Amino acid sequence: MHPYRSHTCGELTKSNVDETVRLSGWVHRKRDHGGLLFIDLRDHYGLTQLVFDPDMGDGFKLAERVRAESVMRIDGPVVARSEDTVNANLPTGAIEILVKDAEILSQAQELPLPVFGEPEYPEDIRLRNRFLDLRREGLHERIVLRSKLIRAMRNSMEDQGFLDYQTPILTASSPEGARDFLVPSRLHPGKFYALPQAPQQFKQLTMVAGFDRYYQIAACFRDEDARADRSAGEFYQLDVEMSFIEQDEVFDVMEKVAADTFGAFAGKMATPRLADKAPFIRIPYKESMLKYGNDKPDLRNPIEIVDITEFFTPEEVTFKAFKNVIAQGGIVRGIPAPGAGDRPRSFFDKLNDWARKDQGAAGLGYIVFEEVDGALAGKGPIAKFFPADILQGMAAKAGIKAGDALFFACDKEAAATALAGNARTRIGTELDLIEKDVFRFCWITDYPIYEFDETEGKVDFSHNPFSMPVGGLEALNTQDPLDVMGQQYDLVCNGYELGSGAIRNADPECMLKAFEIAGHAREDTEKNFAGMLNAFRFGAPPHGGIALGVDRIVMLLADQANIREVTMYPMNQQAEDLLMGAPSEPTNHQLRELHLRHIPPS
RNA sequence: GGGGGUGUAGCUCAGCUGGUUAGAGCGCUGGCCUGUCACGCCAGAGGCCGCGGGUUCGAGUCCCGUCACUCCCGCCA
Repeated sequence: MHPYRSHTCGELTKSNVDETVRLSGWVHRKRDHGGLLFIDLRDHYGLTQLVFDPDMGDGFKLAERVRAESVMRIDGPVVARSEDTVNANLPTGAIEILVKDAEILSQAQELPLPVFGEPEYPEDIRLRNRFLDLRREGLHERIVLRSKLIRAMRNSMEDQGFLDYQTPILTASSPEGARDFLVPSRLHPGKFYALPQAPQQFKQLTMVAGFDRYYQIAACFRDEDARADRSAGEFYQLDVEMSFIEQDEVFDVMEKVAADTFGAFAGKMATPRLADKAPFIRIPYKESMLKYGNDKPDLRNPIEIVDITEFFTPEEVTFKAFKNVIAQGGIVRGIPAPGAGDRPRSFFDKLNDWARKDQGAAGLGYIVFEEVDGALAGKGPIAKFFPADILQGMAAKAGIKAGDALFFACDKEAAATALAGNARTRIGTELDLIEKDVFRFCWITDYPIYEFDETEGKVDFSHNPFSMPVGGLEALNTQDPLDVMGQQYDLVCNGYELGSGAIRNADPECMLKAFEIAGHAREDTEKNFAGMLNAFRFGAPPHGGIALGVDRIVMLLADQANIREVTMYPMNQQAEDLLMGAPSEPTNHQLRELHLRHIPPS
């Protein structure tokens, strides 16, 4: 017989009754009745109930003193449970093992983190004891889900004719974008490699090299601060690039991937959900910023923001507070709150407090609309500043009816847009308007290639510096940079950006010009992107692609709000690995070899 | 770098407007228990109330500072 097991803990059923089996696993739970003792033995595959009888002798004593999470091996016959002791909640619940021989393979000490029942535990303890945390059912299942999802992504890509090509981890620092992780070179004193923020240049070079349809589950490294939906330090992308294509073909490929992942998995989860089917709706960036207040709209929320600046400017409107802001270039965005008319005053006050304290806004004004003598009328602290016909015009534009409220975000365009977007989410949530158990997808398209950076006082790339401007070099030469669109797009689901891509700028002249407009001298661009620019001078196919955040997709499907809940060995928010103790101080020997000296912060 | 929240037993949390000996559940230890599967019953151990300072006759409770964790802003092409 095999030294450890003849079966796993998840497979024995009535058909195995009378077989003598050998199982190994962890002591999940012990129920000691004095004269009779039950142990649920657990492995990756499931649970099996063991029965220990005092008649068996030493094995019983061993079971009495064995601690939870110890590893043991047992032998014994499979016996059918009597009618009244069958456990219908367990796949193996029709049988149990009458233990004849038992051996402790590894004794567990008192646990810093209980596995059974998985009670809530502080995250630092969970991370420090991740090997125990990963034994818990919820996290264990999510990691298995992650594996299956990655397999589904790979299958989807391979089915569509893509091949997996690996790209370097040790590479050159990229001058654009996030902070790099640097790796000192021993052979070249004073020089550093960088970990890739994404295989962006490599995948484009792969297209120039004639490979066509590329994909990779690529590790990406960025030395930026973490968020609940953004891992510290490193994350994975489904990285995709293809040649001789236009935007629609990228969309087709990725909509198939979404169908093979969300479409295939969402209905089978603990809480079954529906996923939008292709084709996903497309929303131009400008429209998204107006209607949803950001470029990653949660379309489960039915609220649509409208611009209502025009109703605040007429002379007969006497609301000075907003008029002053508008006079200085501000705007007013209206956020409809359907059915909020019957909410108590505190509902409106709380939102106003939130806007001031959390959002740093001047406030969130509102008017409640009601029917008076058959006509729509406004009520609330600022309604009195408006003539009836203007209020009615405002309500018509915002799609407001009696019983609804309309909130106002008034500020400079960027601030008003952001406040309105956050208010839309908050109001939708408070009024319980968000659709449940659905994945709503959309493409955000037609991004401007540049934006004006207020703090730097200059034009900068707004989204993706490698994207092809609509109209190419000629557009860059003749149009106001802020009017030039880029052939770039984001895939968005339920308010999360799942991925971002572009048709690439593969024309060296056009690329140099694009960077020049963003304030990068031609010779700097030549130097910083020497490899790629050179490649474009020796026959580059038109190409484009996208990258999807793998972790975020798993997070959404697993219905988790935190990316660490779908990552086996995550770092904490401060980018520390509490399990392995990283980052750590190097030895002097290591530093000497690398020709480095540490200067502590003063 | 900045803002919010949290910090009381190993864990989850209660502890009123400041008041005398800081509680519960889970876990842990010991005992009892032959059909449990969140087993049950009895007993016990376990607290610098995050840390430092202040106000007060008196601080878990109020104030200031600080640290830790977390969420957010900045940042993330």
